[in-house]
Amino acid sequence: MKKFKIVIVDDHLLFSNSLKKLIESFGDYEISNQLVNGRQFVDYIQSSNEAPDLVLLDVQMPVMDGIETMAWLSDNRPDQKVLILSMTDDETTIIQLLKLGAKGYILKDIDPSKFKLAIEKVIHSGFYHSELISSIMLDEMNRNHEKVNPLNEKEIEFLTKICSDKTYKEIAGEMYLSPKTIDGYRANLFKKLNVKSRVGLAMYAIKSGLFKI
Amino acid sequence: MKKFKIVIVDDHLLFSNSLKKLIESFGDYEISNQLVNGRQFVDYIQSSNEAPDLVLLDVQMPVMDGIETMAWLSDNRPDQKVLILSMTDDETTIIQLLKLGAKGYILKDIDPSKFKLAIEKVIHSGFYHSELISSIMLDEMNRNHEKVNPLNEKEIEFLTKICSDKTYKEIAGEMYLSPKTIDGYRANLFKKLNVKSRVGLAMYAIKSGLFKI
DNA sequence: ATTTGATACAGGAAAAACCCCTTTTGAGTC
DNA sequence: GACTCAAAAGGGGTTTTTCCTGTATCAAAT
Repeated sequence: MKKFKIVIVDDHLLFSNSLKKLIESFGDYEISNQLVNGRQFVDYIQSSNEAPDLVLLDVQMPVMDGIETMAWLSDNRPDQKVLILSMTDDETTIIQLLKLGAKGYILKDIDPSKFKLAIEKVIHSGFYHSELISSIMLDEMNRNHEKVNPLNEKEIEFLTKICSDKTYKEIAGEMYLSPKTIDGYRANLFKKLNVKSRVGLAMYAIKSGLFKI
Repeated sequence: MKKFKIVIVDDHLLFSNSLKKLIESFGDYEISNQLVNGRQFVDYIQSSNEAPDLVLLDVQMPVMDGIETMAWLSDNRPDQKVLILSMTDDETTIIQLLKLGAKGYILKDIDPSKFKLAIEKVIHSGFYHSELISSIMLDEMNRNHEKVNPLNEKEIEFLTKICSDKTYKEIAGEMYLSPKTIDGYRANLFKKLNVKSRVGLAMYAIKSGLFKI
């Protein structure tokens, strides 16, 4: 029987290569390629004439992260099956990725047997919903009416600059905007992300992978 | 030939189990145990009558992190060979771990062949110094005379509380200290860690694993 | 017995962050 | 052209953070 083809996208080569061994030990799968960021992955997908049966995608990557990559896939290969591999259980991130069409989301502290199950489910049933995901999706449904919080370009740029010793005035300078505008972004983000201080923003930026430590 | 015994301490089971496969594929090694935090590891070492040839130790762990674990080893099993597996290249952390007797420090984005080399070097030569480590150690030597920055108990407790929306006054309340004392800790840490704002402290707390996201 | 050093704490002030409320601008709609 | 809506910017005020300098205490070193 032909083996299912899996592609791994993760910047930690040690993890990526180790994971390859683990997956190969399951028997039914082969790793057709390993990429260290979204950019490389996109290049690979575009130059390849055969779509992988499954993509294992890391969220935190220095160059083109999981969310950007997922956004590209959603535009260009909407049917590609993707299982997200992440280290954070940040709700906003999870919801964002699921909305972009990810078929499953698992944390790296999952045990191998569950991981195997997740792979099987995504390839054969089209999705894998752990208890974590299910409960988050439920929450999301329940507060469906409260408008959600899509961050815009400027807010995202602002967030990438928040994890530093820079003052808001300095950030305003870098973005060629008035300090008052930045103050507006700040206030908006406080509401959207439900935090009360700049440190809260910084935590979000890290959790969401917007800022790479 | 008898295989070398390796123990993996890492809270990410998926990584830990994958790594096991990778290491086993090298041929000369066997994974004698896998633990998900320092506490478990200490229990294991104490109950075991045979020391492993090598411990692969993660830095960021929720319960008893790499630094605490290394400190325990330094007191109780000073000759145990340990190779640190980390995701951060924070200098202070690296220096701290090396001073506690770690025989090597590698980042998780290392490629497998280098990883294999690192294992071999630590087991057979007693240490592995990548270019990264070497340069950091050199830096450390060069500014040898500037007194280093051992953080004390209170400062560490303070740092664990910094990654929040709390004000300093609130933190002072939690620690039963005057806000002015907290202000003193802050000023000291600014100097020791070479940052200029509370966000800088938060970044350090995360990078060093003091605060788990 | 004095010095030294670390720790807790204070006064006071400037800068930055936080908050609320209003105005301007610009792009798209009717 | 008038209308709407969101982004950009400003006025002005409170709180928090940051910074500098200085004092009281206690224990260890000389």
